[in-house]
Amino acid sequence: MSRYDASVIEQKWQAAWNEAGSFTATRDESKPKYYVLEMFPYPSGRIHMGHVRNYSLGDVIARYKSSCGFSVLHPMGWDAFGMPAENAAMASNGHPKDWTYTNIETMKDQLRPLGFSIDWTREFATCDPEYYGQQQSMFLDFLEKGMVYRKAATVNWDPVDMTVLANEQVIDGKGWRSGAAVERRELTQWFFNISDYSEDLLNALDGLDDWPDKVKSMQRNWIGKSTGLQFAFSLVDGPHGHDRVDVYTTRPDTLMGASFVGISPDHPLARQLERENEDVAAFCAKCRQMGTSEEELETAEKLGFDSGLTVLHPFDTAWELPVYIANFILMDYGTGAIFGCPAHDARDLEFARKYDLPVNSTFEPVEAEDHVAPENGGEAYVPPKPQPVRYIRGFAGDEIQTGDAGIASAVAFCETNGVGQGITKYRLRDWGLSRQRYWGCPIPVVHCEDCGVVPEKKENLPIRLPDDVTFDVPGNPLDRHPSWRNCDCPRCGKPARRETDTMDTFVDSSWYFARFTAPRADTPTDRAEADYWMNVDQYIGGIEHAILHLLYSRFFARAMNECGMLPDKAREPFDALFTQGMVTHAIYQTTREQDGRPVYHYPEEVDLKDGKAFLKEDGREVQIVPSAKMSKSKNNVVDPLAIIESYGADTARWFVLSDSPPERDVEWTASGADAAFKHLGRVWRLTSEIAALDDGAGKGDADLTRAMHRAIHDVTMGIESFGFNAAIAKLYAFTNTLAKSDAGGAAKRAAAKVLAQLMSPMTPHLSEECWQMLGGEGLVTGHPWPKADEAMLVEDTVTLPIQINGKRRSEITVAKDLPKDAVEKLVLDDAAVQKALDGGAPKKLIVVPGRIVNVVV
RNA sequence: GCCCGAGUGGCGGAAUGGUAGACGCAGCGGAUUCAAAAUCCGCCGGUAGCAAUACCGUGGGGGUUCGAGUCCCCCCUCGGGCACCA
Repeated sequence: MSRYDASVIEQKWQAAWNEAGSFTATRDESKPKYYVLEMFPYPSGRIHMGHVRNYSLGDVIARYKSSCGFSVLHPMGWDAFGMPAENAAMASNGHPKDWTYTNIETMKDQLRPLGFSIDWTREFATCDPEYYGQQQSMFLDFLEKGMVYRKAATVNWDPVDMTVLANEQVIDGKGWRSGAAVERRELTQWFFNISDYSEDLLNALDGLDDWPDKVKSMQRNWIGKSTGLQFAFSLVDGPHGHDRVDVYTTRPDTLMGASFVGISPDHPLARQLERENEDVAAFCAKCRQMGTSEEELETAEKLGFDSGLTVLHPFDTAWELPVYIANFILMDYGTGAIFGCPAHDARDLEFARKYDLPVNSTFEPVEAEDHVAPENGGEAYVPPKPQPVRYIRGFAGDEIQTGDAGIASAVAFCETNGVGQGITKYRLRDWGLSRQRYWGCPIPVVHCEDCGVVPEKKENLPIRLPDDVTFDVPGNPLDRHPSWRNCDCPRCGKPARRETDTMDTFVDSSWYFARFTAPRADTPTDRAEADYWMNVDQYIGGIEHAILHLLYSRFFARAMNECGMLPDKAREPFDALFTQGMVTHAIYQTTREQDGRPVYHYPEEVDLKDGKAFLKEDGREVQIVPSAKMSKSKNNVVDPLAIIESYGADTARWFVLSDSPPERDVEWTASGADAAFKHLGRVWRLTSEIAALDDGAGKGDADLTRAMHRAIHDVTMGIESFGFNAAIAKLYAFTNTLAKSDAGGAAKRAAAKVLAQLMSPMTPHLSEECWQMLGGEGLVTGHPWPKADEAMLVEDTVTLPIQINGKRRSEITVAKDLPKDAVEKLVLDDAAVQKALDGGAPKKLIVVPGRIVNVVV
């Protein structure tokens, strides 16, 4: 072999690793363990560059930690339940199971050539009955502990297809297939009691030192702890059984500015009025013609309906406020009712102006000169709570105080006057896990006419999904299956019916990390294995999972701990979290003549020239749309397999790790991949040249050795801090130094061996090959990581830039430990400084030792 | 609408509050070659200048500081999430 041939090298070393069992994780109590996990993929059918990046990042860590002497667990599995499989089945008359397992095989075949250090013996898919059976067993434990319960909840209902829709299946308020206006409908559903853990989930965030602040911040806001006042307005002449409206507010200090009360269309009072009044019924029906997502609710036009009822203000019984039914108030939040204070809430102000309701400020800015009060046409005045304001209609307390103090005064005043009480609330709602779909984990309960809801017996698990189902009509195939739902009541033995709801796929992904510690155990976990391998030392995945998946997993870890399946330390299952950016690519777009709709072209259909793009087919110019997430619908996907075939896995890995910092989005460019390949070829050539050198000393030995230790230090720091792009920049620099060095063969060989080691987490195949050429012992995989000699890192002189008034004007080179006053003297003698001073004395002279000097004149 | 990020040369990006543009790509010039590919060497933010050098420059506008890409305030644009996409 006379040139770098990735296909030969990569197959050779993958076979060697397999034979050596290099990546099989073994519980070895004598060694420290390291569990590195990337978020497992959904088996969509093809791996994409995002996967390559995600697993390359994890593989660097796994291989590095292995070289550092850890017993490493680096598993892989499949998040295999979910809607796309059912959609595919509908589209192609196939079966979700076949589609899913075929995809898994395809994707595994695509992943394997990348040479990741994955322990494939632990692989599983969440749709394996062995996995979901353990999940059912866990569900029964949770049920027994009172952590799962049933209640009514709203879903998106497609009235034409007679089926429940996911939020993404609701497009502009219409069902994606039928096009019918979607309605909100209530169903009885299963819920996990995650909200009981609100305080714990919130407080424990403070201990997650190695999580990104942005993720913790998003979770804090999601949990949404608030303190406020809960109280009741008494209803004037309410319908039978309704004499009050309970309200929760975080701004009780604005109570004297209340101008209306709003209730949800699903509020019991609204429901009552709906029965009595056709107009109310029509309005409520209209409100329900909308999806359930918060985004849709918040962006929809705010509509209200005057119920005709009034309530009394708690502090002035002569003051009556109208009660509106409003489409933006959700029954699931708080009490399903609010009071509106238009002066201090933008949404309430919009509402008040629309329905001509009064606006009364309760406070104004301390400096009020330029302030246009909302009652005079200004904007709603909503200062942050810690900011002092001047109260006009406040409660006991100073006229000028902060919002926080005003709120505290209001709560105290209300409590002493018997109007409500201060309470703490959380925005976090319980987790609804019921799905009216086939391709998910069946909920293992039985409905019996006599016994009600009865848990299935554990010895009957797993409750398997039936295979003989079709998707030719909409709706849940489990519901219409001729026999599947028929069973005997586990309690009384009489004929009963199975639950046909399946579990949210977030349940599957909320404990897979624990299952990887003992994937074949006949209980959900094996405590000895879980105690050894947990926690996940480094978890890596997309920022899009910052809230739901991670919060649900944190909840599950707590629940599993309380059921004895995980140790206490695993209540927070992920010690460190890293969120990587997406892989993006430019979109090549032309416009179809007939109707002006865009046509998207694959990158391989396009030639690039001078920053412009032309169709290979007919030379037409193509519009280049700035990068977007690689997506099938935009055709801007690059197939990793094609890259591997033309350049090799190491090139693909090197490229996705270089250039962009891992937390940021990375743009895939053909030229970048080309450059990565060239560089690897250069390393291969350089190594083969060095391998042929005779031993012996050379002039540059000392310099090269220094550079080698510097490289060890810098690259190690780069890997430790997830600065892989920076580590790679250092590797480029070290390669250049090595190529230009006039050191002798012995020093060069030592340096080249270190280069192979330092590159091995990123380009493991090439590194093995280089290691072998240089006569390295055994495999470089798992070979002890090189250590930098601290003494070799110290420089004895340092170049100090000299700034004059903050602008760099000159520099001096001095001994590293030269005293400050000696530096000052040298600086004042500097020609540029002399010129700037023009005979005078500096106003100020700042010397930052080892860094910089600034002369202020 | 609400929450969380990001924005630096032609491009990807580097920079504990301390020399803005490391490293790479593209481009330009040169070596090698019959020629090309490959490889190697050099230049490479903008404006002015033969040059030394000067001024401008990190999305926009203010501020703090001896010194701001970095910290604070306001704004713009793009991206992620919003509880049934995964």
